[in-house]
Amino acid sequence: MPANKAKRALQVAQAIVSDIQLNAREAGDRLPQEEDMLARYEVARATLREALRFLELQGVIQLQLGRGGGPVVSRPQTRDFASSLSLILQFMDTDLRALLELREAIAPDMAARAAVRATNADLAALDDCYAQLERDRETAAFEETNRRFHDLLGWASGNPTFGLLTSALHLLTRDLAVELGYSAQERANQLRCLARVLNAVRLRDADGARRHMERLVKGSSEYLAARSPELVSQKVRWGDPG
Amino acid sequence: MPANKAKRALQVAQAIVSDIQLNAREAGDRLPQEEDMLARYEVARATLREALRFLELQGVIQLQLGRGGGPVVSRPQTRDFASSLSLILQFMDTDLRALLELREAIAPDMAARAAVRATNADLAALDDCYAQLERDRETAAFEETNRRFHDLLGWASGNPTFGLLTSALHLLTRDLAVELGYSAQERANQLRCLARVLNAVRLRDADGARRHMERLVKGSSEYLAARSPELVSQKVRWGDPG
DNA sequence: ATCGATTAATGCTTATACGTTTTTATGGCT
DNA sequence: AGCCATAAAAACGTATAAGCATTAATCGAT
Repeated sequence: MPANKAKRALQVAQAIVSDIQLNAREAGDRLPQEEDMLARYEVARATLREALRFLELQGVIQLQLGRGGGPVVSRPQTRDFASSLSLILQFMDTDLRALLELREAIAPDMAARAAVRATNADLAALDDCYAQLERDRETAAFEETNRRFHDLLGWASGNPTFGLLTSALHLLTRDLAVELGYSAQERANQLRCLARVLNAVRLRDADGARRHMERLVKGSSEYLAARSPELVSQKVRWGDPG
Repeated sequence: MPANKAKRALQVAQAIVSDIQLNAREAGDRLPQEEDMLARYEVARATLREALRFLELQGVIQLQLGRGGGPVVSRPQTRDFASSLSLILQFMDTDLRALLELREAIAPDMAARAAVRATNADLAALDDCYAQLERDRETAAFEETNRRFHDLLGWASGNPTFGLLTSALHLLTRDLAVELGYSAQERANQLRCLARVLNAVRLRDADGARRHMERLVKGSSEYLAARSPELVSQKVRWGDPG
């Protein structure tokens, strides 16, 4: 197999990932130390280290220094995924407008799924976040809390892809749109919509959640496009994600 | 500082990307070889290799072996993005059902955008692909041509995120669903829907394209779920694409 | 002119030595 | 006995060099 023959380090990386899954390692668990892995995978130390550092970049493990240190299982975070996403989008000359369109596409369905699947814990977290959002309605923290609400809703949808994409989009847009906040009127408008979405979710009304969310994100996009055309034309750039 | 040192490879990777963009390197251009880069970025060999390996996985460069080889500028392809996506989704225990739900969410909007923005070249390609699909209606190539049609529609939407996600989802599902094809009846049904979508796109009827596409993907998901519940419960696994 | 063998350039892997960081143990001083 | 400082050990981190494997370019014979 020519495809498999190349890149021994990557093979080792995949083997380590398989091992993590097979042994059901949780985040925080310690993996065998380098010396044991050397014997296990029968490679040189430099090769093993390349595999480990590669996995570290991907967020699969963390490498702890010093005595008693070693590779520790981590969990790939949204940040790592967002980094990959922004890199490829940069090469495709993607602008903020495209990201907003994607959000328009997924947010309504996401809300509908959340209405069906949100757990009580999810609902409590959403309630808390909404209350916080009302307290932040006139502070600089509004945008951040707003993003957090959408993130929570994404993870409450019971579909990891929604939560992942929503969080990733927020990470990408945060760097671009940091200088521009919503007006007081727009904030009030968004709060109203969010309240309706939250209420629909609480009532397990999937259709209502979808409709109100659709209205919300569409309005948000139109607001940003009208307020600052050059902002939504900004190109995504791969920045230091962490 | 160990924390800063850990990100050194990413800094180098960013520097290389900046260099590519600043010098307007095209795909196929050769970058300086390892020895020169070592002097230029003043890092250890392992660090540089880590940066190169990272960029290789992201598809920014290709590492060619042998004489006249070295780092060559490439263009990030969907395959590379799909690899990152599958890695993180594996750790989130994502199953095929979640991927289908995501497709349900984005495909209708994607079709609507394509109806507005598709160029004549896009339309011609879609026509060709549809004709091919009718010829393939009773062969094993149907599924693949079907995927290609959706890919084309994604790129015709004028929004790279739609094309990217659609193609990535196809790469992820291809490995899982390879053993299960559509029935003749389901194929006929999908062909009918696709014809309606294509027609709406041709007429610049965004709403019609959205509705017909919604019907199509919803039907497809229901068909798969009914036909093979254990299939849609299969978990995404990293390591297939690449 | 073409095809095959040779050669050279390059990345890949291994091997070894030394440096750094953290924990642990020791030991002398109060 | 208790406590702080210093040394040792255990692990990862960095650096360098050498040989291996792979492939493109080159050369030569037919």
